[in-house]
Amino acid sequence: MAYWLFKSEPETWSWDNQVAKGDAGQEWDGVRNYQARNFMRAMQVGDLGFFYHSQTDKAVVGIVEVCAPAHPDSSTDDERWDCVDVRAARPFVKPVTLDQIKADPRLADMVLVKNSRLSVQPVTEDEWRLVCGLGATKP
DNA sequence: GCCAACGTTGGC
DNA sequence: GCCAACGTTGGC
Repeated sequence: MAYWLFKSEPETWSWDNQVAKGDAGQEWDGVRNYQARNFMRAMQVGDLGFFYHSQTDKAVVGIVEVCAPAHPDSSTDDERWDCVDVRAARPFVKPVTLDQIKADPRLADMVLVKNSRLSVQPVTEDEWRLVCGLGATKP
């Protein structure tokens, strides 16, 4: 059981879009970065991830669950790119903003803070619990 | 809208 | 295999 963070621009793919997909979920396609892809290859069904809105919101707004293991990204014929499927698990009671995360010294090592451009990232169990706590949301 | 940071590409 | 050029991302 591992924890992750999925970043998306809400104008492209928002939490509401994700929720609308229901339990069927949606493939996390379009990732064209090797690090991010490798993290998705390492994911297992049942792993949980934060759903983070970049750009306008800059906040964690929900929790998704990996519901299909890595498979070829259907948005390209390029064999290099794989992705997982995720489904909405639950919304954050209170979204946790990037500012809040940056303000907490215990979260200073989060990849979100250290490498803001990586779109799929690992989250430690401690970080998971802390961010859920800030959002008054069940881990 | 700008710009810094970073990843990728391609010429050598 | 190196490195300059370029494109993209995302915070500000």
